[in-house]
Amino acid sequence: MGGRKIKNMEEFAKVCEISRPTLSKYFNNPQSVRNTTRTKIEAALEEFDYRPNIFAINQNRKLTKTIGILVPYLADPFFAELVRMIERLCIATGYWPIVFSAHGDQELENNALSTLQSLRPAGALIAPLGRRSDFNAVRRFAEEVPTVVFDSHVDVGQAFVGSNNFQSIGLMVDYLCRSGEPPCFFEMPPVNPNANKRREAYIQSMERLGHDPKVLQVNGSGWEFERIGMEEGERLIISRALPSNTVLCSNDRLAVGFVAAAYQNGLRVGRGPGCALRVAGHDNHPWSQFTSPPLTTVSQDYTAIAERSISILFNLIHEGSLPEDRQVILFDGKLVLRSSA
Amino acid sequence: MGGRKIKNMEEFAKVCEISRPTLSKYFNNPQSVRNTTRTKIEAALEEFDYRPNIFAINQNRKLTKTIGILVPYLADPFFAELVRMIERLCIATGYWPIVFSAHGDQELENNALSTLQSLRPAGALIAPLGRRSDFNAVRRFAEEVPTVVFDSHVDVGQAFVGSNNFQSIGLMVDYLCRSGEPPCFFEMPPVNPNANKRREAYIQSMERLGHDPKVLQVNGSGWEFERIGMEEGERLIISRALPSNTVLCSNDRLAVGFVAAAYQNGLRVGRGPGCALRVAGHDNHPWSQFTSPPLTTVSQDYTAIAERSISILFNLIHEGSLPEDRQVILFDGKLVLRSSA
DNA sequence: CAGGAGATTTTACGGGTGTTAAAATTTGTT
DNA sequence: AACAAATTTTAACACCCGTAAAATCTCCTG
Repeated sequence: MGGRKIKNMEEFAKVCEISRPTLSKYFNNPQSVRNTTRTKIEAALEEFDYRPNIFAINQNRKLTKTIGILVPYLADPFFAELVRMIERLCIATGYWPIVFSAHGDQELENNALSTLQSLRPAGALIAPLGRRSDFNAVRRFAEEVPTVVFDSHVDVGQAFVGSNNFQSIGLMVDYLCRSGEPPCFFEMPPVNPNANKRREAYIQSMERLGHDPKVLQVNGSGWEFERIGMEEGERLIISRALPSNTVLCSNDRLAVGFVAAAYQNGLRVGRGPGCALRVAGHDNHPWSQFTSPPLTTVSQDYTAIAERSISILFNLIHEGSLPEDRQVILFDGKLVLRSSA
Repeated sequence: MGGRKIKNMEEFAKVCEISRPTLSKYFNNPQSVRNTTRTKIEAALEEFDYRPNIFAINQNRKLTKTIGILVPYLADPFFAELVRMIERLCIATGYWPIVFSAHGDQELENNALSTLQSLRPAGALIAPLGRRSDFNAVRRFAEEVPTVVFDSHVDVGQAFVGSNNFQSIGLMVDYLCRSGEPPCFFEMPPVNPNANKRREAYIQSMERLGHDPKVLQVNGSGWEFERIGMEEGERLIISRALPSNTVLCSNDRLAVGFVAAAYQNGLRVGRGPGCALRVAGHDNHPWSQFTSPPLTTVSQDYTAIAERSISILFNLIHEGSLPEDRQVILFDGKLVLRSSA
């Protein structure tokens, strides 16, 4: 390292005293050359500053080593965290992850898909916007690129990996009902299929237990869920429109806002004596442990989702063949009891 | 769109009835060809599905249209938000932003710099890890690529854009002193130069006002600031080690954790009667408005930082010449009064 | 209608690596 | 030592587009 600058593989081949095609082979897979050869190359790599030109590499390979990752909103720590794990897994396997965020916007999502496609990635891991996605654009993309869909179940690609909302919401409703007043369900207009599934799961679970489901759908759009939770929560609290002293929020970000609203309006949240309200969320979002009080929620298994998505994608890439039946993998949630409910 | 697949520019030139070099010119700058030609090309683009191959394009251009963005920790909403803005600005100008996160890790930062460099970007916007950066690696990078540094002031690159910590901390200390007991300063071992500047600024401001500065540096490493704030805050509270009833935290994320700790230990935070503790932060972090109570803080001007960084970088790229004197641009913070202090 | 500026086309080459086929060499085995 | 197998070398083509120079065309002006 730090030695003379090398312009291209030809030059590097000269200083290595190794032929260029062999070098090419080495960079594709270091194991594919003889030990003595590998040693020589690696010694030269120590001494000289050379890296194969990414563009030239990818121009010729039918299959690049690029993995595209697309999320709806990277500023959401849920996705940020998932992306963090996925990136690490890609790098560890010798792939090059490249991340795109739609920033909640359909046009940006389409741009990202389009750019991504022209990168001819080996595969892609996408969490579509959901309701606001251009479904046809997503489908066209998934027809060209081996694609695993995660988080938001849009019915394209070779597989879906996500959470079992019916199980996890059921778990939470059970808990809330046996430990206090049956919950009402607090949601905003659904941005993706998860939101719909969670509402349905809530209704089913309540009916199964013989309770009357009460869904509060408030207004609001965009991805500032906390703000919506706070503003609309405050409205409900002030107008005394809450049909239950227990509120199950469609997701943790909404709940974060709701808890803040309760605090600011003098309602003590929690399950102890002297508490006026119980609030629960869903996702075990990174923020959920720092609300006052800390949020009772259901965990999504971040690690499992990341690992399984990647492993399916790599299978897909290496097999080449798509399994005829599209895989749908759902992970169960676990109850995370903290003090808010 | 949706028409026959076109393999390369040659084929597309045929169906357009236009020569390939002219097409090449068009894709570089649509304004550079005659109107009638442009119309013909765009009609063909409607009908056929063709996009120039990114790799082949970049292989030959001396200057790519790529802008590299590197942040220390993308799961921090501060950076996520900044990246969101920067990406939009790049796209609007016809550049292709590509984001890397060091995930708080020196090796990953070096990898990212290395990959980024081999992408031969037109320029780069980097927020180094700071203390844990491999300074030499960062310097080597900045010598090869036009680079603007933001947020964390490492002395490399052609410019730095960030916040004026002396001004903003001064503002906050002034406010806290005139509205109540002078604050102590709560920090963790500094991860970057900002943290150091803020401590110094606190000490200076206190001395200027004739008060005795009291710095509490707690243990903790990594990027889970909230956790550190909560755990160490709790320790201080329980052991009654706080030298003042007013706590100025080095940043909002730490403060978020500290506020949670106060709540859980029965200390009411705020400036009203019946409050035991005042807590203030710094950054106007996206989460700061949802703590209980909402956090009094100093805003960093996200928009200004993003816009100015990009505009300097584009100047740098287009001028080609670097101004001999490295620019350092600091934006003033504004007091954001909420109810925690 | 000639002249000329500017746009476009033609022609040709270059960039850095993947890839292949055949020839040459090395390695390991008997 | 001889031979088969594994590996490397040589040589050459492919990939797709940028770019430069020269030739040609288009359109406007006087």
